[in-house]
Amino acid sequence: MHNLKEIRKDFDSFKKALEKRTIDIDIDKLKNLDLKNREFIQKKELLEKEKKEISKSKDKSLFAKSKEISLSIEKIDSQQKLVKDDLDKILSNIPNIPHDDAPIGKDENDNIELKKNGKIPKFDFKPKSHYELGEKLNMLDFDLASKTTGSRFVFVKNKLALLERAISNFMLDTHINKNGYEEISPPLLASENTMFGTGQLPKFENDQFEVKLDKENDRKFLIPTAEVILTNIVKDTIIDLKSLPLRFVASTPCFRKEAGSYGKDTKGMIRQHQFYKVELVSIVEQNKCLEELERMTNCATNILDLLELPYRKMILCTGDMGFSAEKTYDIEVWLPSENRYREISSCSSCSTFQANRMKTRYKNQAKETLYAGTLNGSGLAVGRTLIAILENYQQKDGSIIVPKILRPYMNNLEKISLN
RNA sequence: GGAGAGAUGGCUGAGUGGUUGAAAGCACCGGUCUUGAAAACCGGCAAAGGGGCAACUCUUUCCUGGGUUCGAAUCCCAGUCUCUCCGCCA
Repeated sequence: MHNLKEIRKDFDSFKKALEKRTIDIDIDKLKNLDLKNREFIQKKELLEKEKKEISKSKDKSLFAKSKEISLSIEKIDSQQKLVKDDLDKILSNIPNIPHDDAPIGKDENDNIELKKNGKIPKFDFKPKSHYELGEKLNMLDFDLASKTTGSRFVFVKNKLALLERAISNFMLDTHINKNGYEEISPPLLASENTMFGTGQLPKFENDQFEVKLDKENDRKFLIPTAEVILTNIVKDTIIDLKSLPLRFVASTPCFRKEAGSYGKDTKGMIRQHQFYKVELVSIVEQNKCLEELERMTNCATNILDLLELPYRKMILCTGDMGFSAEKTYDIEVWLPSENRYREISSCSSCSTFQANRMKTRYKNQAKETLYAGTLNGSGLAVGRTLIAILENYQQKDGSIIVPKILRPYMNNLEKISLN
């Protein structure tokens, strides 16, 4: 959410900045509402002051007048509230302003590759897809999932279940012990207000799974990413400067409706309604966002280096960034069966955008109250890491070599095969 | 599910109708003292919003929403959340 006070300084450049995202807002409407809102506030404050003075004077002859004033205040107040609601509604649907570092562009085709790492494996046979491999091993079962649950779910079984767990634990351990993140095991349900804080609501309600509770107006949602719940740890707080930066990591299931992606990635476990992800979240002083973004992205790519998986680092263009982000790096891992790179991590700085929504602040050395910077990144998506390992480490006979770094997490298992 | 207690500033906590935005303590910041630190002492320290180039100033806020009153942290009603006890259950 944007701070209206900041927008007010220069409405036109605000509008222009949003055009980078190919978003066109009715700036005159915004300007107008803001003006009206402030007019009402001024009127109201004038009357309130008058009323306050009467009550202080304790002059009985003025009591009737005070009563009258109360009525006019009420009237103005309800008008002002309508305008304010309108204003909030518009503001809460406007995405973050892209940072100048983000290349201008329309969609994913305009993203820019920054670097490539790792060796793309060469096969003397036609590499199989992860679902062919997994099904042949009897360790990925999509049919069973559609029987018990529906499409876009999967049963991971046996040694692949162990592998999934190993991936998750390895990533957690690395981020906790080497990268200084605090481990969190959070709730998987989030309140409406929490979902608003990180920007999932109100605009993206269709992507969220809402859980029915008995009470009508108490809405809960399955988290689409741990970002939601980890970032909101600092909702409604003024953080002690000394405790910054805060760094949290969690491995959680994530739930997404994937409403807009019918027919996309229908095969396999690339795009599921439920998947595990290790998520990194940082809360920092607002001027340290970009610095932290580099650090966080390195934490993510470091995992791929350790797993010896080939990847490339992309910077997202203005048109492809998420709602709350000012700057985003995507890490894409090589998938032999598709002969291309696929997203496995996305690291974003949200500047003070989420903090404004969550009311997360800190006091700097000069005692000014400032909104914090928030960042989030996958470190990494566990399901897709599993896919990448299956495909990149596959052997001709359909067995899978276990990456060295994971073996300690799997009773030193070196190879996953049928027997 | 049954019974009770509570919600006040960054934290602890006083305050039951009229300069109370709110005592006190802690924390924090600045200073004195000290070789340095601690202690002690002195001073400062809520947020949001409005007006103003600024100095500054005004309004709101004691869980939320209504109500009573000239006036509400304080009284009434509804709701939310938290805690304790009992029951049930992982």
